[in-house]
Amino acid sequence: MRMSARPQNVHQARLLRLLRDEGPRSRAELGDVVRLSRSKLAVELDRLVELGLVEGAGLAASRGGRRSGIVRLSPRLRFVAFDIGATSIDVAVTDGAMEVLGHVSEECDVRQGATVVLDRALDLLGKLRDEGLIGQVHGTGIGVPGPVSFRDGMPVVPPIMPGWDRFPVRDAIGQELGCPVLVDNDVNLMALGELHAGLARAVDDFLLVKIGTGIGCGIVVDGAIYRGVSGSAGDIGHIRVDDDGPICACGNAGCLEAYFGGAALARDAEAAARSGRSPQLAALLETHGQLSAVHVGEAAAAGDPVAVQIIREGGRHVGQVLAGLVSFFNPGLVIIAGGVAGLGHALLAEIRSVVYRRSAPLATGNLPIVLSELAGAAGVVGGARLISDHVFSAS
Amino acid sequence: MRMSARPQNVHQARLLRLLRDEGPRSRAELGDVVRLSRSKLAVELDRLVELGLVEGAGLAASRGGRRSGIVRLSPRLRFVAFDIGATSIDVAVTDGAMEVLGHVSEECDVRQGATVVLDRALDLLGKLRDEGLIGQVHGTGIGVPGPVSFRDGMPVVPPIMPGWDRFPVRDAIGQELGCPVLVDNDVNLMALGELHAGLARAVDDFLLVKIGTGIGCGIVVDGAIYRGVSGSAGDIGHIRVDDDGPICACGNAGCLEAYFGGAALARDAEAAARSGRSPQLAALLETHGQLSAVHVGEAAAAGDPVAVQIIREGGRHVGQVLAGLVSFFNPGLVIIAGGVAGLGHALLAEIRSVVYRRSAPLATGNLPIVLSELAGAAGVVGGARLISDHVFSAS
DNA sequence: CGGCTTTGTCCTCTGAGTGGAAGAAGTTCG
DNA sequence: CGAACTTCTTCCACTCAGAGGACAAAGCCG
Repeated sequence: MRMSARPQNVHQARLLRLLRDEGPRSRAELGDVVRLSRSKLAVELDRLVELGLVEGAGLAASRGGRRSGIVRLSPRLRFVAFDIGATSIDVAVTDGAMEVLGHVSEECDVRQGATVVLDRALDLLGKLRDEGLIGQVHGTGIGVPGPVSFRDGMPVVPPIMPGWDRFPVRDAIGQELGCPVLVDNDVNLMALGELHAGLARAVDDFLLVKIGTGIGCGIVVDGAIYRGVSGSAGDIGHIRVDDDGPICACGNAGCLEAYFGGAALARDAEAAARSGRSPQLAALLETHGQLSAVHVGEAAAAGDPVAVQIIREGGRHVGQVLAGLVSFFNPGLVIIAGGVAGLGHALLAEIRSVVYRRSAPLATGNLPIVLSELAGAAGVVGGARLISDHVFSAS
Repeated sequence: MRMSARPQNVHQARLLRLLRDEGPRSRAELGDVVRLSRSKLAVELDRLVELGLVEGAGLAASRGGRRSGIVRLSPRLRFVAFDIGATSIDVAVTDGAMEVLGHVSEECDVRQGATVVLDRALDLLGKLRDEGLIGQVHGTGIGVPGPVSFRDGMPVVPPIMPGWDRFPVRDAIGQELGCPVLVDNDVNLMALGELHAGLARAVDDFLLVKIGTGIGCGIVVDGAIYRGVSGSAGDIGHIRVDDDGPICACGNAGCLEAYFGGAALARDAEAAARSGRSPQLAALLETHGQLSAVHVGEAAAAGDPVAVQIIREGGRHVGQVLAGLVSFFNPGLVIIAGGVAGLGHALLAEIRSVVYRRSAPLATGNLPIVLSELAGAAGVVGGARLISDHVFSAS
């Protein structure tokens, strides 16, 4: 088998993506979908089988005559995804159809620097390899929590990743694993994950807003990630909400993140706990020594009115920014994701209320705003999808 | 000659666009640019000549051997553009290369309704026809000041165009002129105009902000207009600047348009005139009975500090919104256009100052913010470009 | 078991496109 | 002025991808 099997033309690439996205198909059904003569289709499928990318899988039920042969992606196809977060690493292995076969995760501070963190990630991949899940790796997608030069495959001046600036992540990992590698912003990967496996499957243009340590936005235009001219598109954390708001780490006042980023949420929760306004938050602070978004969610779920209030306020500010972006971008769907998606429907309700009130009516006429249903998987599925789009394209 | 000559394949379409955008070329130079064998190129060019779309134009200078034949778009090609504004109609005729051969314009209130306004537009076209500028019309592009369903070729619930909702503009004009017609938002056409003839020629992703009666934004992604899922993308006039700002016509408070639309500017100017703070504006109000953006510009140019202050304030608010959009969209260029572009560099300086201060550094690192240089021509050039992109594409 | 339907393979035909050869048209230099 | 060299264009034979028909294989139904 060739080292790095890739489709040889657009037809083969199309067939691979079809099998990835729609699952195994009979040759006859494929013939109905793609615009190719039967002879041509047979030739291309045979070549894909020769390349080891596709294989036969028995016969389909009869449609009234001879039974058609089913083809599927080779079950030996493997994609790897690294999702590097601000405080965590997720590593997953998928098959050719982006089904997650193994997923490990650990706490890890991205500020330890590129070599340390990437070594940890490779160690985690080693664990999965030990489980016998991986043979040949056909491609790897990597997400990092900061702006990326997609073309160069490296972070550029990332604010929360000291030591990563212009570190050649793509080439280093490519060298290590001997497979194609692509690097992108983690929020973009989540958007791709939603596009592949989530609610965005049927939508061409949508936004994914991730609220976690930072606040970012994945932008999908016509089924593809839009990255902007320098790869920083979607960097909405420092959009101005108000001139006289809290001072942000970036130096300006009233940034969205200063209102509702991870640090802001912890700050507000601890203030509420210390001031005695919220006994529940005070108890949680007592227990854990510090508070985070998770604790606010717990308190809110337990009925603490101050916690609910904090979430409402945050939702309102996110909504104010999002309303502007919806008017501007006119998306077909907005997905709210990230740690705070667990804050649930109080948050969502507030965001919806502001957006539906403040955006252009034509833009909100048929605009669902939903919470992500993929939880932690969006990032790694997106990573696999990113690289599979690349591998499943004509060289 | 056939009724409606169109290229027959992608190669012909490519050649036509090349001749449109780069001007006449020798056959040899075309051979260097396009990836076609000499024989193939000759065949396609011959077919284009047969179709009447292209013609020979003498011989080029020698490059050291036999002189090559120059080809150019047929000088008989004609595109028509209607730019319907809130208070004006512009009609222009261009040749195949988007050179404006004739341009007439008149005051006209769009609120008179679709049939009245379009009849006026056709009358204006009649004037140009009387000048002998027009033979066969190969296509028509129409811009209207409101949201458009591009697919259906009609306005949809346009706020400032009563009586136009779902009026089949494309089909009506197509019937009348017997040529392909496309309808789009007027701001989108201005963006296309800049893309063709303005500063945006070398940029793939950019924003055009038009400040006039309303405030809108044309979005270009990868060299093509982005319209959003319901055609209302770029509708930034009602993005929130502040919760406790002036009440807007839309019912919300603190919209951008309530700060710096045509009406807001007139309101502020008249207030300054009446309060006696600005003798110059008071004099202008005395003379004209009412004030508009133009008068503020005049007063500012004459050194009136209050007028300059009004422009500064407006620029600041535009900058605040634009800063958010720049962080989100990460464009390669921002163009400021519309009536107030005449307000000149005081406005631009203020916008720049706010954007460069408040946007993500990576997004502003190499971001020119400029005034449009096309003045009134952007809309009509964009209209011609819109339809020529359509006509110069493989059927 | 025979007629009918669907599927897969084989084979021929067509048309698009390539690249070489040769002629046409210019330039340069002795 | 003519010979040698360049560049441009046309002509022509050749290649190859892809289409579509014919036919065999494999199934269903009565």
